[in-house]
Order: sequence, then C-alpha cells, then structure tokens
Amino acid sequence: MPELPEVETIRRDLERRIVGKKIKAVEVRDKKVISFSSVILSEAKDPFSFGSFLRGQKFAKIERRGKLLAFLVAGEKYLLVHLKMTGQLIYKEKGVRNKEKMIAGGHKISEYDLQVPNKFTRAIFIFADKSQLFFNDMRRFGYMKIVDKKEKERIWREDFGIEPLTKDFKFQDFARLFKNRKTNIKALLLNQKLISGIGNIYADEACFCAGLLPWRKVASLKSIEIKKLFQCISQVLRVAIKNRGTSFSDFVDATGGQGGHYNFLKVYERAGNKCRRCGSIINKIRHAGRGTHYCPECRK
DNA sequence: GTGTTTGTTATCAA
DNA sequence: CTTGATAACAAACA
Repeated sequence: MPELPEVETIRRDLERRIVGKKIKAVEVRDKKVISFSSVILSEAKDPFSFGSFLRGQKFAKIERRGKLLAFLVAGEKYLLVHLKMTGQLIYKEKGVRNKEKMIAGGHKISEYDLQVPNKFTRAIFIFADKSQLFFNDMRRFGYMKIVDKKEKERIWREDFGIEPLTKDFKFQDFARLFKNRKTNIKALLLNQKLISGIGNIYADEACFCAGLLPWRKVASLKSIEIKKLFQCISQVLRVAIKNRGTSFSDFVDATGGQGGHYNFLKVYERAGNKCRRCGSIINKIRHAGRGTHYCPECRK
C-alpha cells in the first residue's frame, strides 16, 4: 500500500528521471485505469485518446498531495496518478534489466514485480530517449486521469486536509481536528480530508510512537497527547521516507527496487513478535474494518 | 471454497 | 447540512 512515504519516494525517483523528456508514445493496455475530467473532454475539438493527448509533450514537474501524484504537462494540464493499493510506477532505461536491481530484502514480493512489462502492466510511456515508464496495477484500483489546472487545484484544496511535512503542518491546525469530533484516533488519521497521506501502516506506527491506542476517542486526548501524536506523525513519515518506504507486498520504488523501511516497523505486520520498546507481544485486532496493530503495554 | 489484505467511495443512519 | 459507521469494490494468495 503506497502511503505518503512510498508515493514521495516514487515522486523523487521519477522527478530526476523523466522530467523534461519528450513523450514519444503511450501504450494503454487497460482502458479502465484511464480517464479525463469533463472539462478536458468538452475542450477537445475531436475525440482523442490518452496517447494522442500526451504524445509530444513533456512532464514539467511532479507534485504530490497525500498519496496522489500530479504530473504537469503543457497548457497547464495535469496527469493525476493514484496508485491505491497495488499500483506501481516503474521506470526503466533502454537495455537495463530492472531484475538485476531486485536483490535481497525479500518480503513476499510477487514474481511479477521482477520484470516489466508484465500481465499487470496497464499503461506504458515511451520517452524520446527510449526509456520507459510502466504503470502496473494488479488490483486495478489505481487510475490515471487528465485534468485541467482548475480541477487539479480544486482537488488539492477540497479533497485533502493538512499536508504533513510542509510548513502548513501546524500544531494549532492539527489540534483543531480533535475538537468536537466523536471519532477515534485511527479513523481521524486515515481521513484524507482531515490529514493527507496517512494509511494503515503509518496510522498504526504513529499511534504506537505516541503511546496511544488507535481506537481511543479523539475527544479524550489531552493536549500533551495530541502534541506527541503531532510530533510522531512527522517523525514516522520522515524516517520512512529516509528508508525509501515500506515494501512487504506490492510496493516498489520507481526503479523497481524495494523500500528499506519494513525492518524498522514497530507494530505493523509484527503481531506475535516482541515489542521493540518493552518486549511484550504485539497484538493485532480488526478495528473499523482494518487490521490494527498495537503494543498492549506501551501506552500512557 | 474461504478468509485476508486496504484506499477510497457509496450508502445509509443519526 | 454534517458526521460517522459500514459495506463494497478489486484480485491474488495461503
């Protein structure tokens, strides 16, 4: 599951590799993952394909909001890319076998990740220098969508809450989310309209870091606990980015390599193992329909 | 055949 | 109107 650290890792990987390169061709293997905003469609004089829209253009920069990527193209249009659960963006230079980079690490990575294209490749971008970008998605939840600047900015403004790791991530704004709300900590952290980019892995990790049980009602938190959680979110996300994200099922970075954060996780996917802080056994329950990991002892 | 995995949205309830 | 809780979706794997 690519969350903020994984998507940011991909963004950085791709920015230095594909920005400025001319798009020579686009191969769409699965139309389900492609769409256009209605404004784009109404602007078009003639019906056009995804490929003909992007051909000859360049990605000028790559932005990220939460788990969503936006590739800027000419005419202030954006290609939005959401990887949802199993999406991948894998860049490959001509003649380079990504397979050779896929060494060690080993956490249940599918054999299909070892080579591109594969049967889950939904679209391929071919650049003028013969390098290629593969959009893979086993489950087909992910999407690529062309939108105009206005729509992109509306999404940036309305669909996402506070962006962690930016100057807009201020304690006062974060603490305000806890007022007059009947929900629990984990549901709040997973709500993209309140705070962007946190998914199941880092929600559990942030709660553990703060010594808080994920199902606690947010209204019951003392100011000092909210402060701790606020600091933990930044810390947990920063370290995960530094380690290039967590790979345990499908995530690979933009070169097809695994993230290095798996072995640093404190609770996620560690049920039955000893807590790295206190030595008791990490537990896992189902909360709000999601696997939720916690240490029964490490909490204030 | 069954249960499990989760990001997001749809739907219904309060 | 807002908010919250839950189901549904997708597809592969153990």
